[in-house]
Amino acid sequence: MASKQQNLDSDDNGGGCDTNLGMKRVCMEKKEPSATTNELLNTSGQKKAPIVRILENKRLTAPMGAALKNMLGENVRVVTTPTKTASTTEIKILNKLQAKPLNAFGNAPVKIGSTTIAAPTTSPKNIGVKMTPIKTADGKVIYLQKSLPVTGGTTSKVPLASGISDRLASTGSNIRHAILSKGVNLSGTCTIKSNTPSLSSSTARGLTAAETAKPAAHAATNAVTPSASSGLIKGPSSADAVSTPVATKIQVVRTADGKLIKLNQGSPSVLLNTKPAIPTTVSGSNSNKVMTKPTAQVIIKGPLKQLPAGSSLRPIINNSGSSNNATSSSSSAVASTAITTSASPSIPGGKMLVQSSTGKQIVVANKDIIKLWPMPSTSTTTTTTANPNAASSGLHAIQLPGKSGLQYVRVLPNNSNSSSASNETTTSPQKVSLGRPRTTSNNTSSTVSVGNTTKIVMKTTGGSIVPLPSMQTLVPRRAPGTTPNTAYTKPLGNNSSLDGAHKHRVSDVNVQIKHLSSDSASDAGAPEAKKARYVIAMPHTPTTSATGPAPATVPASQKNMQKIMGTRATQMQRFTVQGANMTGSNNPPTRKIYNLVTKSDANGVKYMICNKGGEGKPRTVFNTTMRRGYTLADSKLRRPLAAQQARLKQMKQHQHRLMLPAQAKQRQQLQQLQKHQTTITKPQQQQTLKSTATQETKIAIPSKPLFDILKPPPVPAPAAGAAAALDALGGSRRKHCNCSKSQCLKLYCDCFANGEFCQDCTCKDCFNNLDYEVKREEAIRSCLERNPSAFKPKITAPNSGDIRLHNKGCNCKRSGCLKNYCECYEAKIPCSTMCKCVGCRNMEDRPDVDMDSMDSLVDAKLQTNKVKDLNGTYLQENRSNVYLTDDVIEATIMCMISRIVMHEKQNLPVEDTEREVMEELGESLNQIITFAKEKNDTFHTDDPKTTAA
DNA sequence: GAGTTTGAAACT
DNA sequence: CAGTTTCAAACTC
Repeated sequence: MASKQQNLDSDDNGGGCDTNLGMKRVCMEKKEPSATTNELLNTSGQKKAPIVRILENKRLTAPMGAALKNMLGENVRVVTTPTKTASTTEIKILNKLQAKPLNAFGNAPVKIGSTTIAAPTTSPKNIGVKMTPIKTADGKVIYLQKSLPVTGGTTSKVPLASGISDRLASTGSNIRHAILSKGVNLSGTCTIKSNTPSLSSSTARGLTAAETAKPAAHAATNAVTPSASSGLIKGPSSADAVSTPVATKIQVVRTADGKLIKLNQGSPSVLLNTKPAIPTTVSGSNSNKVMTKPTAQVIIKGPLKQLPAGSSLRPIINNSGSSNNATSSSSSAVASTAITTSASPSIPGGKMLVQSSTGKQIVVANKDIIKLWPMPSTSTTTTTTANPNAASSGLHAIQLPGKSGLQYVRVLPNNSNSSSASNETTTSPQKVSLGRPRTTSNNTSSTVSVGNTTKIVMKTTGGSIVPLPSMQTLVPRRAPGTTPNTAYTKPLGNNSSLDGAHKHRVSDVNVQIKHLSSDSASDAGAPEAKKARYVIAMPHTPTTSATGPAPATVPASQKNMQKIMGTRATQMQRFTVQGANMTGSNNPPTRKIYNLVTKSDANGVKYMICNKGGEGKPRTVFNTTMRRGYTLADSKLRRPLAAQQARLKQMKQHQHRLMLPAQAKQRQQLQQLQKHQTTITKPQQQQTLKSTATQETKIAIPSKPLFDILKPPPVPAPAAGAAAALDALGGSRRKHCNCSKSQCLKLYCDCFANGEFCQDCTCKDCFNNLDYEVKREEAIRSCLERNPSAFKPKITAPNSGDIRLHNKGCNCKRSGCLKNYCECYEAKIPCSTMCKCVGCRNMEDRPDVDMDSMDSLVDAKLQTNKVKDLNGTYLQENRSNVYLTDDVIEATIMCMISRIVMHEKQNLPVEDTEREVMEELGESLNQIITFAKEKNDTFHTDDPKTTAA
């Protein structure tokens, strides 16, 4: 069992760490310098108002809420709302309390459950300050100390000696939540003291329904019968010092956004921003003891809870073992904050000095205040510190922005990951999230927490949080000199007719996490499928597998990775690349299935490992769709058609036999690849996790034989066999043809051109299958006779790593090579000198070309036939001839010739002549371009027909 | 989904 | 080789 819980914190994260009832984390806003406050808060920016404003929701059980209302007067509106658990009732104090300070409780003692709150008295240690003792059923006494009330909202000169408990309860489980809504101001200060040992946390229990039913009525009479079983308010408990009453002063500090920070004044002083001393980890359940063992490290177990935007502080978090403690009951969990601190001679005893990123320091005496240091905004941090004594239940932290940039991090029990195990000996480093509030359910296998930074952290099963890479890792832009499977520089210009032409560059691939159904057509009809031409469907793979959990020897990072992947070692992340949808076709877009993405080479180029390799060799596959003739970057990957056919027959006979060893090899490879950690984009992550959470049961389980997973959906016999065989040969199908007249035996047909059999196509009278092998072979011969390279890849890279080029070049005239009509553009490669295109704008960075000027000409040409008047009739035909007339060309040539003549007369070197001739040509072209631009502008500005619109 | 546009393939 | 036709995909509405 976890060590006894001395701290009085309650958990406000809804998780229900029953043993932590929050008096300890009482935050007190301090605005007035005083002996006490100076001691507590060195942040000048915080020294203004003595008002204690309890802004954070603190849930009180009904009896406590009623008692509070009684104590605080009519200005308190106590709202009782049922909590999720039937045993508790939440009470919110909604309005401000300035008008009625805490010491106006009256003289009558108040009993809350088993706790008796005596009339205000004077604390012997705080002369002049009235203390309200609260006596618990087990004999503990807690003093509620407050200072003088603030009048008229004036905050000056009123010392804030200590804080009022935002949760007037201690470790007893009965008061699980004490919510004081934002805006609640408690004028004055209070000190909460507890001088009796607390009960062991094992005695903590939830508030029963009967108990919650009592207080409301009893509070009115201040005579609530205490619960016999346990007190609502408990003093500090300590497993090691149960006989040593320790007074605990709590100071409440309100942050700018209304959050509370509780400063425990009663604990020994700790200077956090000092170099770590010998790490001493102490069970967090005994804060007093912790504070007496000062070191310099604050170690908080458990994931962080939330982090407001703009946070720039980073605590040291040790989220150890949270993922392994899922089996423990949250109700019995004991938060264990192991804080190792170092004593600061300048800090009063029982306090810690917390420094913010801005350098401001506050003295806190709460072990749960964790270290803040000047760190850029980051959402993750990791520490590795042994915590042998700590209970395994983790804590999480809430970063609280304060005034003037001062921020705090508050540690809360991590209920969902809590555990009662006390023999935890090691803590594995884990990333923790300072992002959104974590989910309270352990059942959520994965959640994404996106903090205020670019980091993405994903919480996986058991609370492990791992960072996720950025999207570029998945679809990187092509690095210079690398295999250009990715995008290239977008050409200049802004031809509106070509807008969006780059919408499907590889870098712009629409990545979607889609559930991969065994039926490939199941999601083919998605409306967006047409737009998202290249959809990477990343199916979720279940976290549970037949092979069981990862071995204990697996490093934590690898475990996390496996959690991300939702796989075990032999599992893989499967992707399907969805090809272009066919207009007017009922066919689903072809999808390629890849086992894993993100195997990157030395150049950072990512590859997809095709899972269809019948020979068991993962293939490097061009990760975009390709039109006919666009196969693989490496022509060697594409088999000659004859060889494919021969192979096809062989595969038909031995298909199954060949598949199985391929599986084994692929699994081996995937296991290796898993070490490289798949890089997934942010939206991918989120969707992946959504998929994890919602579609877990639908995902194909990789424990199934790989062949079974990857085999295509059932198709009619011959085509299916042929297609499967071709797939096994490494063919890279991407879409289904829609041929109607070519019988799929001409190069018009993409399937045929790619040397593939038609499968799942909507073609008519298709002969591109095994049933018509004779005709097919005749057609192949015919094509080869016309063009021996007909079936060779159109786009190849001369050498590995070179830029891919279209071997033949395009011949575009009207598209500017910025639409998919252009084969170069479609293949995501720039046009080259092989191209005969007109007005090409599909080019790499060409600093030697004034693209603006070229665009003018191109635009002029393109717009020539596009310019219409208001009636839609063309205003002019082919205006490009206006500029490049024969006279202009002749004049240009004559100028060049004249240069040559001059140089010959002067016997100048030929090199100079050539240079000057080219310069002359350049000048002439510039003049033509300038003239064209001017004319073009004039045309657009002067012509009323064009400017009318 | 129908019609149009586009450019490669096929043909002359 | 150039011009035309055919074809299917891309694109637009």
